[in-house]
This record gives sequence, structure tokens and C-alpha cells, in this order.
Amino acid sequence: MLSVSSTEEKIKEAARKIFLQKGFEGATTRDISREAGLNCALMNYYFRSKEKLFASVFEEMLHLFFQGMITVLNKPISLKEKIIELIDHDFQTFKRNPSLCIFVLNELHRNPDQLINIIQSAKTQTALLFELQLKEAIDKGVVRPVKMQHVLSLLLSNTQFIFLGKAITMSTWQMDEEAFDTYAEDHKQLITQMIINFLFIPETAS
Amino acid sequence: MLSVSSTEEKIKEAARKIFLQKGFEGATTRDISREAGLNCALMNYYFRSKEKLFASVFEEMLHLFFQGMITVLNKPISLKEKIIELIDHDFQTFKRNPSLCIFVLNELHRNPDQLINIIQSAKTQTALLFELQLKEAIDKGVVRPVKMQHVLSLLLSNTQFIFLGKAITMSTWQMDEEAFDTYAEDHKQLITQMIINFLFIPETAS
DNA sequence: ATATAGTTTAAACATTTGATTAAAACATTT
DNA sequence: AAATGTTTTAATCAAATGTTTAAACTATAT
Repeated sequence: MLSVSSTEEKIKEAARKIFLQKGFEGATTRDISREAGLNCALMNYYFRSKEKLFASVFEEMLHLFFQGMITVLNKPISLKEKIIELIDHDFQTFKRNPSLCIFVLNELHRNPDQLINIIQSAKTQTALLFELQLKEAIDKGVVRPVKMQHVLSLLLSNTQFIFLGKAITMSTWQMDEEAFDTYAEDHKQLITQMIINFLFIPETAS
Repeated sequence: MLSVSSTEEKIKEAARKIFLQKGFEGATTRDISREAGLNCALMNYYFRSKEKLFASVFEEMLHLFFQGMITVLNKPISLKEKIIELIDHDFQTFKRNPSLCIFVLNELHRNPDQLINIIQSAKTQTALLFELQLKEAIDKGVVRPVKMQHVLSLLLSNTQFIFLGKAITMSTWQMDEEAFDTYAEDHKQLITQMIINFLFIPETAS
């Protein structure tokens, strides 16, 4: 029992990097073992196959992808605070992991059947709280009548897309990493304001 | 010269389908020739290699991806009309080609260097007109002061993302194709209103 | 130190992959 | 009909891929 978990973690780390970079089909087992600096047979010693190793990485990424959102949706805070925090959290997550978004969406697109049940179980249940809060606010006339699906789409679209199109954006507008960060931060403020403005009905001066 | 363009077009058509479905790495030449119902050597007879065939398909898709936007940006119509039409056009395009978006963004992510120059030349020049129009409106106080990049990001994010996440959306909310269409149409109305509301400053009653 | 269990290695395996070949089938011109 | 150039086919190639094997190495317990 020399370096069990160390080696296993090295493989996992290399797999994360290579899979996120090249996708499942684009990454080869030799790519991964080279990145890890290990013999390629070890990959199958610790994980039984390329598919199993990938599944392990993918589940991790799916967790990262959704967990933040779920946590925030469950927080005991006001709807407005929740929306602001949701946007903020997603920006942080995707700034830290720029490839995460395209990776998850892409693998999901190529492999919908096997993966969809993982998401479904995690997601639907936790949206109920948020939905209640939203309906309440709509009933009170504080929020414009919209379905929750649309609200979540608004949030996800606007936070995720700038990171999805990072490569295009940077090249089109000739940005370096720093310029992109500034741009992303500006955009965050902008969409927060836009979404809040849109959803919340301004109090009528009585 | 029996069926030259017919065979070539069959290959192209099959390549479009398979590449959009599985990406460059995921698609095999035999997949494509099987889909086309042709001998696999023909692929290299008409297109010299898998890469060349892919490049041909990819350029087509890139064109589809950007051309509509560019055309609308150049139209001699008002800013507000332009934004409405831009959203409408993109919704049509991506509804017709649901995989287009994820395909382009994904290949762009895996292969940034070679492809970025194609985009740049096509995009930057044509955005100038729109930028002028936007600045003029901002000077007149009709439009909130925002950089064009943010405006375009808003438009692209909100139109493209629901098609990017189509698989997730459909499974999460248990939608069939028809339900998704309704949802997409509703969402289009919603984001059009939201973006217009946000950008255009309401006239102050004098 | 020796045996035992766990870990790592180099080499090889069977398939699959993109690509090529040389011959056959086809159409067109003479 | 013969000749010619074009298109299609089956068979094959070398390289790459995921995986397996059997031996070597390491650490720990007896």
C-alpha cells in the first residue's frame, strides 16, 4: 500500500485535464497516462476502463455544474438576493473552470440517454422551493408572472454563455485574459441589473 | 460524368449529419460512408481526407452560424427593429439546426487557433455599422450607455443557450418536441421584451 | 530473510482507424 | 464497337487505440 491514493489521484487529475480539453473521443488513454507521468496500464488497474474513468470525471463535473445552483436555490434568503447570489456564484464557478460548461453540454449532447437520469434526480426536487418562492412573489404582485423554467433559463443563459464563447469573444474583440476578466465582470453587473429590472415590478407610487 | 455532384453531395450530406451528431473525433469515415450508402474510398476520392471533408462542413456551419447575424446587422432599419429581427432570425436558425450551436462552439473550443482567423475577418468589419447606430442612440439618450460587445453577448446568450441546453431542458422539465417548441417561442417573446426594456430608456413625459 | 499481497512496468493483443491501391464498372467520344 | 477518361468497388495497409498479460518491483507481516 505504497502510493495507492496518490497514484489514483494523479490519474484522476490528468484525466480531468485531458478530458476537459479534448472530450471523451478526443482524449486517448495514452494522452492521460503521459499527462500523469505513469504507465498506461495503471489506468485500467485503478479504473477498469476508459469509460469508467470518464464517468468518474464526468460525475464530478456535473456536480460542480449543478451543485452551486442547488445550494443557492435552497438558501433561506429573499428571491432577489437569491437571484443575485445565483448569478454571482455561477460567474465564480465558470471563471474558475472555463471549460466546464462546454464540456458538460457537449458530452450531454453526444450521450443524452445515459446521463440524463443523473441530472433529473438531482435537479427537479430542489427547484420546488424556488418555485414556491417565485409563485408567492408573483401572487403578491412583486414579480412579473413568469414560469420558473424561463427564469432559470435567463440566469443560466446569461452566466454560462460568455464562458462558452470565451474563445470567440477573446479573438473577435482582441482581448487578453485580463481584458476578458474585466469584460466578464462588467457583463455580470449588466445582466444582474437587467434580470432584476425585468422580473421585479417597480412599486407604484401610491 | 454520371453522378458526380450527386455522389459528392451525398457524402457532404452524410458528413454534415454525422459530424454534427458526433463531432470530428467521434465520427469515423466509415460512419459517414455507411450513412451515405457508399463505398468508403469515395470519401477520399472526392475530398482528399477526413480533415478536408470536415473543414468543408465546418465552414458551411460557421457561415450559417454568423451569416444571418451579419445580414441583419447591415440592414437599413432602426436599432430596435434590428434587435428584434436579430433575435427572431437566430431563433429560426437554431430551431432548424438544433445541433449547430453546440457543434460550432465545441469544435471552436477544441481547435481555436486554426479557426479563429476565419471568424475574425468576417465579423469585426460588419459590426461597425451596428456600433455606429448604437453610439448614436446612446448620444441621443434613447439607449442606455452600453458597449456593443455586451449588447451582442446579450442577444447571442439568450437566443443560443436554450438550444445549447435543449437536451437538459427537455429531460429536466419532461418536455417533448412540441412542448419544447412552445417553451422556446415563449422564451423568445420574453427575452425580446427584456432586452428592449433594458436597453431603451423610456421617454420621460415632458 | 522469506513469503505474501499490493503496485508498477514493458510488451503485446485484437480492433479500429484513416488512407491507399489496383482492378472493375460506367459513361462518353471517336 | 473501340478507346478513353471518369467513377466505384473490394481488398489491403500502416498506424493508433483500448485493453490485457505476465513478469518485475515494493512494502509489509511473519
